[in-house]
Amino acid sequence: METKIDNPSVRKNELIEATFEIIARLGFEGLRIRDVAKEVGINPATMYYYFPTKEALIDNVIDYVFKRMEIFIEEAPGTPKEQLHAHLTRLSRKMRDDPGLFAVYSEMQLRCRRNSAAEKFLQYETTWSKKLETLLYTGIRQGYWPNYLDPEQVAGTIILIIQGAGLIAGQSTRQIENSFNQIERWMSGRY
Amino acid sequence: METKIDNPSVRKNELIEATFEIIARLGFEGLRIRDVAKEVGINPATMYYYFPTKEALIDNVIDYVFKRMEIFIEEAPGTPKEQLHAHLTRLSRKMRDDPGLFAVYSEMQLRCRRNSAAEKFLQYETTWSKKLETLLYTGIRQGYWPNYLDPEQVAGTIILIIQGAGLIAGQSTRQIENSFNQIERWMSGRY
Amino acid sequence: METKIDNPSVRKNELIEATFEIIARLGFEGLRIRDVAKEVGINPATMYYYFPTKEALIDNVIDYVFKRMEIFIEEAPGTPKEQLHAHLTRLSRKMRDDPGLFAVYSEMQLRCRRNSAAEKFLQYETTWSKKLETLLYTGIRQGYWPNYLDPEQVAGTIILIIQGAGLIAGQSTRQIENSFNQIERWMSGRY
Amino acid sequence: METKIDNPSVRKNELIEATFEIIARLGFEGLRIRDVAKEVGINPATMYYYFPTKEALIDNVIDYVFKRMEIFIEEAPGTPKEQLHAHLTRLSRKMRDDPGLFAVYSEMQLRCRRNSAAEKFLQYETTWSKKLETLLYTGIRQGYWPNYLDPEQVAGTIILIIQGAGLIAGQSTRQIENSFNQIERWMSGRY
DNA sequence: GATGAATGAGCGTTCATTCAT
DNA sequence: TATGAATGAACGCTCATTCAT
Repeated sequence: METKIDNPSVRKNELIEATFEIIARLGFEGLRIRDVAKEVGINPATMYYYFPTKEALIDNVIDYVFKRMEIFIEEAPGTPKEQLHAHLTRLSRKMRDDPGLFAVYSEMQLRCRRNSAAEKFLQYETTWSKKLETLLYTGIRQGYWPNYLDPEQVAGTIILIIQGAGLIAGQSTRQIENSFNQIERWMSGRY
Repeated sequence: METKIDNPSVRKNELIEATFEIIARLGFEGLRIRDVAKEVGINPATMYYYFPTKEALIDNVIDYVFKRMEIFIEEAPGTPKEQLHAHLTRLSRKMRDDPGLFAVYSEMQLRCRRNSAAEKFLQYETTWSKKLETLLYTGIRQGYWPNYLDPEQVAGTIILIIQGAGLIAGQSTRQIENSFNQIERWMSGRY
Repeated sequence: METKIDNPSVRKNELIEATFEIIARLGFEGLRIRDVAKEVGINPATMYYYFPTKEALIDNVIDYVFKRMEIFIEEAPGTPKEQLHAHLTRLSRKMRDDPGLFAVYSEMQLRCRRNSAAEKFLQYETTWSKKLETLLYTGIRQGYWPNYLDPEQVAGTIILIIQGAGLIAGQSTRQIENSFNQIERWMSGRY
Repeated sequence: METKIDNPSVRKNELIEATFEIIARLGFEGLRIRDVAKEVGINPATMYYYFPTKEALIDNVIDYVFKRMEIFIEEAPGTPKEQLHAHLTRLSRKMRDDPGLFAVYSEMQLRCRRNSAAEKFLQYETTWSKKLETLLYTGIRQGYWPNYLDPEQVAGTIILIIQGAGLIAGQSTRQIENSFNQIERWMSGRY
């Protein structure tokens, strides 16, 4: 009676996306596997063929979130400064166009505190942070930013702002853009 | 078996605090009124003598959070610059010593998106933001900060950082302190 | 703080009336002693000073119902036939003006089946039935109704109709009046 | 532990019947879905697989009651007079043998006043009434009953008696039979 | 792969009732 | 008399999960 799916990973992805969508809308507080199944059009029991538990499903959403954020674009062209600018621009645009993504991101951030299973999330964040640090380090060495900047520290600040922005993504787009610009200007030693 | 309480508001506060504690530990996701009651040592039914619904209880936690954050200190002594510094220092110390407070704060921030009943939270935030803006405005006019700074915009950036910091309060204390310092330096036009 | 009531029976009656009113509106299914207390303006706990249990309160409503129905009017003037007519007329008028009374009456009738405590209700009914029987007996002996009528049987039929009417009191006033008239005509041997 | 049922409608019927039985015994006042489930031998949660709410379950009991009353017999053989007689005989026998049925019927009748959702009940009653009316109309036209009888009015009276009888079904079987006979006699113009 | 039917545990909430004051 | 504060038991209902088919 049910449309058979050739590639099981297709159905798996559907489930992950549906889960993501519900978390974006209702938070972990409002996540019910019933609703996930209904959204995909399958029986809740069927979900257990793809994921052993609700928690396992959520775990997969973590990967999905970081993939959807497209945060790690290696081979971006341009100078480090241009790359950072592109990164922040891309982020602020995403926050405007896909605010749910950042809602889920923030939900997960909070969940890290209490759910050890979500440490995968922290690994992603560390990777991201390191990438940013390297970019800053390179930029400073190449003279794009003043050399009194501490790459690690500045990277941390940038990430703090991004995360703060993520909390209100979709609500104060203008403020987020302004703050990103401001940081860039401050980094350059300009007001 | 039960312990009678002289002042009913005492019990009310106990309930609010217990609720706060559980949200800090488990998030809204893990908040159960049975656990709140158990923490306080009363029958779950008794809770309904003090609060008509779970949501009403949560509503009271909002007030509690902002009171506990001690964010609005009117007549603080010192120059605007010193006041801002005191504000940020106090916050970073609080984040270190009372990280749960910021976990709850962030949970609530996220909840605003979906629960219209929590708009009281947004009102608190607006008040906070306006206070900060006024402080910056005064400081700039009095020459404590360069006058090319836009108070509204900078206040927004500071709050963004604070909220981002709140998400990881208790986890990266050093980074948070550094970032607060950095912002202060940047505002002063120093590196 | 509370207005003291001089005569405790006044308060008792208030409670009984409030209970009656709620049963009329919501049935036994919807009777809550909380609501009774609120209607009277007292604390639910206070009710227990007047009645030891909810059931005891209900028990008192039985008396109230029969009193309010004013079914047993002895010294009515006129012939037995006129008395019966007056009785039925009074009832149909009451059904129109005070339908809740008959809702409660019917609720109680049903409750007799399952609650032995309500046998007081059955006693009232027996009394009523006997009265009616005597009236018919007298009327037949005096030639007001044909002597082939069996008083006991006809009294039973009349009460059946009245109780059936009580079930729909306030909903089909016209039908009830017609049926009462019809029975009277039939009894008289007229069509 | 659980007994799997082949036909899901079987279980559905079991639930409806168990609900019916409990209402018959305890009234709506005493209806608990936990008891219904226990009677059927399933987990209370399972009930919600078959009926979305308690109210929906009750709704199905309405259909069940009218089906069980077998009130609408279309092509019964015999003259209208014989049909009416058969109808009343069947009813009085049912009241004797299955008094709970009429207890539930009366409970529902009362519930109509307050629960708009139960208007399905009223529709059944209207249908019944109309059927009876038609039967009387035909019988009068064909000379089985005197033509001074008003079909609508007499049908109403009969239903009133039946409903009154239903209230005491199982308690006064003899009286009920007598009253039904009496009405039939009166209708025929005999004493 | 997929589902219908089932469940144990638990949820927010209500209720009649109690009792010290 | 009256009440504020409390409670055990239960209620309608939901949830993640299971399992035979």
